[in-house]
Amino acid sequence: MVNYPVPDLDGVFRALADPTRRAIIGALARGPKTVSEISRPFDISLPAVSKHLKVLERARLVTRQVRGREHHCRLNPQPLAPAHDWLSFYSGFWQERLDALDALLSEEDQDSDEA
Amino acid sequence: MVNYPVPDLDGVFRALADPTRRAIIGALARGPKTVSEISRPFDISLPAVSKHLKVLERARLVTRQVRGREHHCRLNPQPLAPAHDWLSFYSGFWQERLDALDALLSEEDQDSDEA
DNA sequence: AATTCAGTTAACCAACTGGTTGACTTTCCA
DNA sequence: TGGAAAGTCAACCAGTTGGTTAACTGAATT
Repeated sequence: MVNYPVPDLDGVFRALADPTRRAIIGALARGPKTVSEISRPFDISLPAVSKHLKVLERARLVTRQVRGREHHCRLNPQPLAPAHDWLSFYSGFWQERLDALDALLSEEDQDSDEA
Repeated sequence: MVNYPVPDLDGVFRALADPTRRAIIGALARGPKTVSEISRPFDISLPAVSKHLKVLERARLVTRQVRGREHHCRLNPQPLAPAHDWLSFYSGFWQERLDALDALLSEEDQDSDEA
C-alpha cells in the first residue's frame, strides 16, 4: 500500500512535464546553484528561468537561500517520492499484465477495429 | 544507465498531472472499460472525459478498440516505464543526499535568509 | 556616490487546458 | 423505419503556461 498524505501529485507531475524544468532538476542534482548559474545553459531569458523556479518551488522540489544578492537554489527530492511510488504501483502492471491479462484480452477481443 | 529513446516524458508527465486522468488510469488498471463506464464515477460531462482520454491516448497510455458503437479503452502502462526510471534515477538522492550532502551544505550556508 | 550585478515583478502575448452546451454520426433495438 | 444510445466534434469560455521586454529593488564594487 502506498498510503501517503498525497501532498500534491498534481504539482509534482506538472512540474516534471517540462523539459527545461527537468533539466534544472538535473543540474541541481549535481549541487546547489544560483539562478544565474542555472539559467546559463538555457537560451531563454532570466525571467523565464525565474518562472520555472517558481513552479519548482511551489511543488517543493526546489528550495532557495538568499545570500546577499544571489539566490542559491537547492534540489529537494522528497516530493518526488510519492510520484515515484505512484508509478511503482503501476509498474506491477507493465510486466504482469502484459503476458497474463493482455493475452487473455486479445483472445476475447477478436472483433477489434482500430480507428 | 537509463538509456531510453525518451519517447515523450513531457506527454506522460503532463497526462499524469491531472487527478481525473490518474483516476481513469486507476480504473483501467482493473480492466478495460467503455467510455461511458469510465465517465460514470465522475460528475463531468462525457465530452470532458473524451478529452481526457484523448490526452491519455496521445501519451500512448490508453488504447481504444471500437466495438460497434462502444469504444473499449485499455490501459497501456509501457510509457510509464521511462517516467518511473527518470524518477528512480533521482531516488538515489532523496536518501543519499539528505544525510551526506545536506549536512555538508547546512554547515557552509550559515548566513541563510529565508524570504 | 554612481554604477553594475542578481534577480524579481509587471504587463503583455499566443497557445493550451479543462470545462461547458449543442449538434452531429453511427450503431443498436423495438 | 424510427428512436435511443454511445460517443465525437465544434464552438465557446475562463484560467493557466511559457515566453518576451521593460522597469524595478537591493547588494556589491569602484
